Amino acid sequence: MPRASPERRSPAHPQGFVDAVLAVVADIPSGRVATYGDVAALLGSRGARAVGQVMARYGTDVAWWRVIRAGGRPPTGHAERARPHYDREGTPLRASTDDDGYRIDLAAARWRP
DNA sequence: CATTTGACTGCGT
DNA sequence: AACGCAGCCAAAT
Repeated sequence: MPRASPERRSPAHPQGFVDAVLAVVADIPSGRVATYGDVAALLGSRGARAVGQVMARYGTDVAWWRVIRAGGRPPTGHAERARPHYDREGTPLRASTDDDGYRIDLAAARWRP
């Protein structure tokens, strides 16, 4: 066989990375969240940033607020827009003195497929 | 085809 | 705790 080991990447979807990301996001239940890294991992990738890139460009039609940062903080530059969604979905939040004003309780809200 | 970009992450200082 | 830095990945230019 050609290559003897580099199974670092497992592109489940050769060119459908975008669709794959959107599909995963669509699977996150209301009131729950997943980190960018989580979404990437579900696709067999470690590209948390790549996921963020997809969300920025194609995430407008999905529940983008359910994809957050590893620290339990909402998407950069979207804390204010995301908040009402969490409130409406009953997502576990925690008070914070950060600029975002709040922080998601990742331990309680993290979605696990 | 090479470089840049970014809604990221973890570790060190 | 705040800040910087290097590593990573796919899409866009």
